[in-house]
Amino acid sequence: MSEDTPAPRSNFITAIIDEHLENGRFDRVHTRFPPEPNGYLHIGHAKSICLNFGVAQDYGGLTNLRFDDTNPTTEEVEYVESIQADIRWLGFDWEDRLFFASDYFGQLYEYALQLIKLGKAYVCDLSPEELRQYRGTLTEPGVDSPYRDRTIEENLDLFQRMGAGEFPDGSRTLRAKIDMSSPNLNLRDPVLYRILHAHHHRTGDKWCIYPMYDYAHALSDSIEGITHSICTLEFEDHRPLYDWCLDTLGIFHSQQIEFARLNLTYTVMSKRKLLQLVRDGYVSGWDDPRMPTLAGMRRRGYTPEAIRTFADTIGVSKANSIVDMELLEHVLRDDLNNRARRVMAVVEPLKVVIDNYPAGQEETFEVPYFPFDRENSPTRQVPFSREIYIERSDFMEDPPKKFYRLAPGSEVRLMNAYYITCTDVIKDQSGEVVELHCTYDPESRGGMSPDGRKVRGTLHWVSAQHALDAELRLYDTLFTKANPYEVPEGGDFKDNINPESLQVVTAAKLEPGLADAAVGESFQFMRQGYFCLDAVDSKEGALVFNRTISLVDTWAKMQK
RNA sequence: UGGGGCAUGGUGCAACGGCAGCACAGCGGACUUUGAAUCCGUUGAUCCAGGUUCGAAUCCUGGUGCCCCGGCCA
Repeated sequence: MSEDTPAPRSNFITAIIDEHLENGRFDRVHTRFPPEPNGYLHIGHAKSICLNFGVAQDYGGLTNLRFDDTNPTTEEVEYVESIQADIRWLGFDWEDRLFFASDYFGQLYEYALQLIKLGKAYVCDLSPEELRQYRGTLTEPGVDSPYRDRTIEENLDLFQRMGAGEFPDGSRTLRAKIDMSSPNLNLRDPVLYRILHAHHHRTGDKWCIYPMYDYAHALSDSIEGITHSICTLEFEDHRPLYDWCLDTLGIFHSQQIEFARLNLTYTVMSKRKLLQLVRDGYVSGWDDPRMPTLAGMRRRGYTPEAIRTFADTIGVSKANSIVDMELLEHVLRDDLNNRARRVMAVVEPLKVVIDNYPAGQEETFEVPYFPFDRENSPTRQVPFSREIYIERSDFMEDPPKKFYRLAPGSEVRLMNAYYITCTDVIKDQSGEVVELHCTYDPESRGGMSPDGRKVRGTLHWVSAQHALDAELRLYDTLFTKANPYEVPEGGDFKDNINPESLQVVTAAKLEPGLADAAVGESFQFMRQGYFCLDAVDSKEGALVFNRTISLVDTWAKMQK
């Protein structure tokens, strides 16, 4: 249980902010989270969201949500909606500051005109292939475009006609006039605008030229008065271009700061790869509970608190790293341990008949939902009868030492009920155990005997006649390798997909109260793990529960 | 010498010239009506080589290793 107040965020970014505040570069903190609506948000985005919103909060500043929707060919409204839902679910609020880069298309166009008038941008007629050739290589400088020295008037005319739709896709671009021999490829007269006769999810068919990321992003930050524009490491090389745009135009200058994106073991964290898994049917959708997407994690039973704690715990730096999945699982368990009601459910049922319990008799036990706080815990009534189910793995006919569950002749406690002793084992023709016979000690009602004798094993159980049937979905990691990209020559990350990442149990038995479970509630199925109702497939009378995560299992570890 | 960036226990992050610390994982024990949780204890690190300094993870020099960059993607 972690009641400790989280330490104030302190990292290399807050150090930079502190410096800016001290030297007067800025007198406030205003960040933004800039998703492109071309996929669902994942846990890596959560790191960025927590960073951007968290840092602003710490400094009494603001955070904008801005969709970076400058490429209509890959973007969809489905994504702009899911992204907003996911951020809200995570617990962050952009208030009235929802923006779209496309809101600025008009302004961006005006700025482009200004760049042309400044002699800092020109219309280039090179084809994409020619452009690539003229750009040079990593070690050789590029070559000036033959169109580089067009007059301002000609550029103005051509750019306006580009915007008016006079030219086909790919025939012309607007380029910044910087330096074709720069060792930084991003500065070799980068493309600012391209022609794209595509329908935009917000601006419709109004535009057929769309600004490129570097240009649009820098100007959008400036327009919104963003002080600290936090992005990932791969944009470090782009910062000189970011700065060039703002300096050349002489407008408000945000500071771009780069940090290392999140990597997690046993999963992939790229929208392109995740899209592939969805499209190719390796998972049921973006919200498949095995996906590292926020939608998937929510459906799986992750809480926003756990994810936020995780983001705080991993910290922020510029070093590429891979966080161990076990850390995520730890904060999840810690959070769930504090909030989940304890109930009983049998995953793999084995019938037990209590021979000396009167046939036809039943009784109910009042059982606390939070047994570690029996005094204050709310309770529910749990029925008990002569025939019950226990976990198949809780019985062994020929147990190893240290096995203190049920075995022939051994006595265990049925949680909150009675002590029972196994007297007989029934098997089918193939030798499989199909039923157990036991006797119970009526004196041990409630789970304690007056003589105070020690019973080491405590089992969960469900009354057979009262049990609810349910489907359980048990998840394992989506990939079998900590690093899914580790494949033999010519292989693909999909080769490492875990064929056993989903195990469906169709005949689980639940205590009857679970009929009232609601979506979004977490339960601990005692001695098994944390589960929640599946928001998509569960129906009344056909319950489906997802295992969010298993409990730590020291016994299983000992068996290895 | 194309350019940019990063190196601290197994993993992630601190230490900002002054005793290398935290979390996870591991290991050992206590407790237990969850083999959970909790509690107690414990193993384990500054990429390498020089230099500056009373003192270096931190500053300087030189290496080494890893990541990113040749979309009209973001």
